[in-house]
Amino acid sequence: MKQRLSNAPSCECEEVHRDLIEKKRGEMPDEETLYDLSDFFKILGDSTRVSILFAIDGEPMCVCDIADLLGMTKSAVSHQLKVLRQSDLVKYRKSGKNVFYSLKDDHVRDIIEKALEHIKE
Amino acid sequence: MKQRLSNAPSCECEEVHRDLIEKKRGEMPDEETLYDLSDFFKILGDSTRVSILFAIDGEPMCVCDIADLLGMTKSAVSHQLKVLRQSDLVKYRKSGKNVFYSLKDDHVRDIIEKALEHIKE
DNA sequence: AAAACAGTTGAACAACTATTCAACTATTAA
DNA sequence: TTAATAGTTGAATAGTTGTTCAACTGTTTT
Repeated sequence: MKQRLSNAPSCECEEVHRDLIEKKRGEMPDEETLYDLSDFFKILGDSTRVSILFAIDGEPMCVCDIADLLGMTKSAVSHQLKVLRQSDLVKYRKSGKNVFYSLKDDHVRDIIEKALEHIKE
Repeated sequence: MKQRLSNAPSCECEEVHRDLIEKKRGEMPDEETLYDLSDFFKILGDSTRVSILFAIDGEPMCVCDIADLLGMTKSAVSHQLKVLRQSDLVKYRKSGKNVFYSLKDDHVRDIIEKALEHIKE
């Protein structure tokens, strides 16, 4: 776990712009929001997970097919699906021996779309 | 570096839904786009970097003040600013001994805003 | 010129994480 | 009930990454 701000080392600067810093401090989101936000982006910061999200967009897919599509083992895919489940980005439906995964909502799709626009300059 | 899909191990499944997989394969973004996308999210997937982006939003800030605001050393902040510079998310202006950083454009702000909405359910 | 300060940088270290492997559960087919 | 298949899981490992530390550059002040 990363060190929280509370017991972090302090800046060794001599002359800081006190007024600006205090103004900015008032405008910053609270610490927990910052961690939630970066944790959310951390989930999307892995090509396997992003690929899985694209794969299950539209029509749901079972683990086996996702693994085949991405050229990975079921185990590796299942581990990442667990991460996506825990962060509430996907839902699943069991059907016999298969488990079909799909996107939980459109929110994530929107964010990925916006990011796609961004990286295409 | 993460293993690319090309020489990745294949799924050990027996019965896969060939038609669905091929349809999905046609709809997937190309491999490079997937890596660019996850690399972009990786940048935002760190609370220090997200905090810096919030800090320099609106009015630019110098490294010293950012460090003081976040309770970190100048070195740690500078290292992360380098990452943000390299991924083209921030710009800077030198003024005497100080270097003032600011957001490069509004695109990133939009994405962060959308993500904020998402995590607040 | 020398001292002081803001900022940068490379190396090292510690913490984290994605994949592999093997073992496991659960469902279906024989 | 036995064999086969889909999926999950924990431990181990290899690769990645954020912070620290020390040394450095460049600018300003004395």
